[in-house]
Amino acid sequence: MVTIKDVAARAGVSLGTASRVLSGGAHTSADSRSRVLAAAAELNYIAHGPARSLRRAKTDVLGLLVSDIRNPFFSELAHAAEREARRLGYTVLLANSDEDAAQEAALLRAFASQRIDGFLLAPQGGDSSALRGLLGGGMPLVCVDRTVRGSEAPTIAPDNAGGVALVLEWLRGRGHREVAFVGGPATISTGAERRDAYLSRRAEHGISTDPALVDEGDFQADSGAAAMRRILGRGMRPTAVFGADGLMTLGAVRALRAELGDAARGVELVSFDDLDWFALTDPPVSAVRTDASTIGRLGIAALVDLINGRAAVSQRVPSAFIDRAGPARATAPPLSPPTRRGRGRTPASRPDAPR
Amino acid sequence: MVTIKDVAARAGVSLGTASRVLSGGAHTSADSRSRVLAAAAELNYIAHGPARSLRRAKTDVLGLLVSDIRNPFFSELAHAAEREARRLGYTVLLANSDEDAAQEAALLRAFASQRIDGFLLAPQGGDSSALRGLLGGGMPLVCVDRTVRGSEAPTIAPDNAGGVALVLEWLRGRGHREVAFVGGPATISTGAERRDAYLSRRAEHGISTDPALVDEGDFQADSGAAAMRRILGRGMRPTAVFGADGLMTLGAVRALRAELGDAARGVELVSFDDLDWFALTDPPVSAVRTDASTIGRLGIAALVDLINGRAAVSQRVPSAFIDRAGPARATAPPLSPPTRRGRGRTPASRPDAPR
DNA sequence: CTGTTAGCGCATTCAA
DNA sequence: TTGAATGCGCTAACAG
Repeated sequence: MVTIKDVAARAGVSLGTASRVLSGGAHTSADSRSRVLAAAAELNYIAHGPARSLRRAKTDVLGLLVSDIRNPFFSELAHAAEREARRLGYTVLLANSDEDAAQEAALLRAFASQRIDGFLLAPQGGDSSALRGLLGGGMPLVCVDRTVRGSEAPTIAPDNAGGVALVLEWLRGRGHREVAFVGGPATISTGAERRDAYLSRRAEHGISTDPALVDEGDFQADSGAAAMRRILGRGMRPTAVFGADGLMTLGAVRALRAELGDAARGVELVSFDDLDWFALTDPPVSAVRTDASTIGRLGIAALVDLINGRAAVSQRVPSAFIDRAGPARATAPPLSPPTRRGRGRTPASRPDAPR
Repeated sequence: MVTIKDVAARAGVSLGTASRVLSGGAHTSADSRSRVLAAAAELNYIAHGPARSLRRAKTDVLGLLVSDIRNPFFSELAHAAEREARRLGYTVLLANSDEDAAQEAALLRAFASQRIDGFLLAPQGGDSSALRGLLGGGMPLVCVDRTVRGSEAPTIAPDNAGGVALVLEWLRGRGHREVAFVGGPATISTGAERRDAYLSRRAEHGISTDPALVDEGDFQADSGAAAMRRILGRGMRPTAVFGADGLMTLGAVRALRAELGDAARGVELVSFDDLDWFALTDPPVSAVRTDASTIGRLGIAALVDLINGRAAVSQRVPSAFIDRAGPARATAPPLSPPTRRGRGRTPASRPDAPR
């Protein structure tokens, strides 16, 4: 392996001069500069990162700890974060916690061991004592997508309440009263905030407050399907289903199809988080879209601010509603709804569509 | 920051003894062992990775360079790779080349600079001179999903020819003669192998060899849509469309919907690579499924073998066909096909369904 | 502007 | 089994 010593020798300068040219950027004569650069190129010199890190007490590596890189929301976030990090001169160490507190703690240790300069975390909902340990050690941290209780870490998260408000307006606009809610885990801030916003305000929008219409999963598709099946199993026959994230919606759609067959086409769908294929199903899935890229990009930017001693502020990223529903359906939902008390859902009675 | 020196002092032993206990695993008395361990725990000592790397000439970090982490195939692969790597005591450095040769080269340099122990690469199709430089430097490499010309790196890739054969059998079983092929870039091995296997054998399966039915994109959804539009723009009215990967199929479906409207429902769909939602569209998308997790896991296993001086062998991972089509459709494709010469597609004439 | 030198934290060698 | 000493490759402080 070629070291900076080899480069210096070949360029006929001292080790110190070579170092200054190669990384110091400091005062060096044009002559030695060009000779060092030439020597480095000829020898195909690549600096030894760990050695440099040891000396400089920084690594130019950032960590990204997400709960599941397979979740399209997080893979989009990761893509944007990696891109932004690279733009700012950092590389990214990736890890999946799989929503497990112990695993999260172990990975945090691995990050700490690598002496990364800071990290982005989408925290799981459980025990965060390991996190506190790290922060005690002074490692810069920015939370993304989710907040963590009892931490002042800057957080870039979706505007969950605002997004839910858009969904509620849309539901009212379409005349839905019997709406099933397939929520996420209450231990995770996105799960709790979306559920609370929805439950506390659905009555204002003319939506039934029957608790049997509400169930939750763990933000994995299978659990969304199970939650939907439980709702149907209680005899509920909603005219619309609201999924608390893309994967919960995916699961709900699968369960609807499996349980109701063709009648599933009579159930309108709306999701918090948008997925690639939501326009392609029948009926299509409308969605509140929060740009995961933006969260990833802003997260890295905030983290780098933090690392450089600048202030980093928490932000809520606003959402946009994507209305994929056509005109209100002429055909009423085909199944007799046990809990339904009235109708309010004909083209004539349809209020103004939301923006 | 607490160093091993602090631990040694607290345990009342020398630095060397502490080191032996903490990582050497070598001969130490039970007494000093327990005291060192206790001191380390009390001080919350976490070894300095870069310093250790500098001394040991290894980092316990593996690189993973994919073309796009947002592609579900690669995010599944990455998830499995990260998991397997962690199981084997490694952490994973992630990077996206975005299918760009220059970016791939830059990231390879970044990997080399970090002195990672080896890396998994899903190579882009273009210039691979940077790669050769690295391999000259002796860095262990395993290719995943795609092969790279002129390299003997072990490769874990799908059995593209075998997968295409399954698709061809299915197409024949459904009686399709006019089949559009939305291929991937010929510069990438998966694009070339799938296309070659399909083009060279489609005639045997009774499929039209009209070149106007074939077009290609770059494995991003938008390019798949554009390719599909070009095929339709040439007046082709296929009864089935075969997409060379999940995202090409996604693009093709979008273009079919946009261009043909309801008539798009008359076109059957089949994809190389399976996506979450393929069962939910109308008609559903059948697919050849190659398990990306398996590729990721085997890739890491092969890489670790290589690092440890064991032999690593290339493998082709077999695919399974997922037939989501119902009984053959009663309604013929609704548009008059300019190039069609005969029919072969009524329920009566339908040959045996494939397995 | 440049050469020399001292360590960053750790694993490992060599003596004891 | 253990302590002391060495150096991995590099940057930064210092002296010239």
